[in-house]
Amino acid sequence: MDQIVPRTADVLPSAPEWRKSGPEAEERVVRLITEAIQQNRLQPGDRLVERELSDGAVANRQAVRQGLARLAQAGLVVLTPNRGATVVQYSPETIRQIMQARIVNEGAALRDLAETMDDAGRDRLVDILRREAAAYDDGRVTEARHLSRAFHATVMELAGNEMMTRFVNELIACQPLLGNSRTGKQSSFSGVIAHTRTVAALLRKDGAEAEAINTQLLLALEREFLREATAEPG
Amino acid sequence: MDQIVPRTADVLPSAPEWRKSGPEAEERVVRLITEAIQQNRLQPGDRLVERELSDGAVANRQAVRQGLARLAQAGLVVLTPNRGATVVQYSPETIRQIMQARIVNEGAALRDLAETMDDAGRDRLVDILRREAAAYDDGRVTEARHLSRAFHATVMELAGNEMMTRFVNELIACQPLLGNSRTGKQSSFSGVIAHTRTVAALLRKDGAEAEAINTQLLLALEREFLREATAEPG
DNA sequence: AAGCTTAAAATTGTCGACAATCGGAAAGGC
DNA sequence: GCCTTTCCGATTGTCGACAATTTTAAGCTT
Repeated sequence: MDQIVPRTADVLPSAPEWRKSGPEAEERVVRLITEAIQQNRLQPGDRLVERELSDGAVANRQAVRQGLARLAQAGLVVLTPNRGATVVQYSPETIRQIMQARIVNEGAALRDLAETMDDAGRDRLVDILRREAAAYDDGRVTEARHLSRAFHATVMELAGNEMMTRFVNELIACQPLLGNSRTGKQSSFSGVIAHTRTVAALLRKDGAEAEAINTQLLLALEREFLREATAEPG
Repeated sequence: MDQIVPRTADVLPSAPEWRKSGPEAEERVVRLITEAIQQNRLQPGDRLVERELSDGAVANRQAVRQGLARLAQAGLVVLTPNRGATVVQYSPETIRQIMQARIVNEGAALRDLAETMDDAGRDRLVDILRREAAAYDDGRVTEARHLSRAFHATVMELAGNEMMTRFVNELIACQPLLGNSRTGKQSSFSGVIAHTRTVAALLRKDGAEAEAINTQLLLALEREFLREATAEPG
């Protein structure tokens, strides 16, 4: 059984831990592209060529194809027949619709959560909030933004409705494509303030207030995105 | 250029209109399986074997695979590695979550629609409503159910938020997997009544009332599904 | 020089064969 | 007689090569 071609990926220590195939590979493709979008390394309109991805990246072409299909269904890329995948470009109307959908679903989650949140949930939110504030104070804007998204995602998860959680997570995932939030520092600041007040409202079991704060925050974000989208329509 | 193997699908008149490949083929797989589920020809737990689908059905194996992947992402089938696809079996908790998500999103849509609906939209809803009532009167339960789903889908579409429309459509699509509604006739009847009252409320621009009616309808449906799910858990 | 036609390069889409994996059935041991 | 182990059939997952399509670029005509 010791042999010349020793099932490469299993034996060689220099070989990477991950395989180039399987459901994991598809997942990796999705994650890498998503991260690239979140870091603005991929801009709206950029083409995603299968061969480049399967070469330079971490999977074979089939896994890349499946990953792109999933991203298309999630709405992060658009897949035109015989033309391949490109990063989506949202219209102002779509931006409004995305934020409205978040307002509705996160609002419902906050109302539920005000009644049902336990100490463990509170601790998780407070922890994220503290790290978000720290990242903001240290000027780590990217990390602050990431933690802000984690805050909203955690609210959904704690509310316990997996369907709505999945939906909102999709909406959050395409947030980096809505705009850079050039005024990053300021918007992060509003985020920290709003999240703090949201947690306070939740602890008072004041679901309506938590929802109202979150709605105002999302509307402010929407205004920023719309300003960017109309200012630089290229 | 006239030859022995004449690009089969293009020339032969006996050949089917559709090709066995392409994005259309994948779409066809999704549609056929969805319809089979809606007609209870596929029950929760049934296995979906790729070869059987690509043989008896209308696409090559690759299209079948992609179609199954999409159905899995939509939540209609579950895809276990190396085991293939099976029709999902929802837990009572998941049933609650699905209906709650519909209540939230359809409610928001109805509130918007009360303000913005024009005559064309009214006509579309009334038309569906009339056909639904006719189907119920004639005892065509399956068609009545289909039109009931169309009513809810059309409400979302008229409200104009594509994101929420897509989400609710997914939730509606898995309704046949929640239960048969053995009391089909009666639940269809409640549906017709509730939809009629919903349209009436919309025409009065009473969004809150429309939402309330719809919520009660969905909660009644949820109770039915839960009764079935707990009664016959096999 | 501008515009059209045609060829070639790049990219996606498709197919069949093979490899890996799982479930169950048969054989063997206690 | 029951449990464990091994093998086999069935099914999914993977890969490379080829076909179809689109885009790019050059060449030719006007």
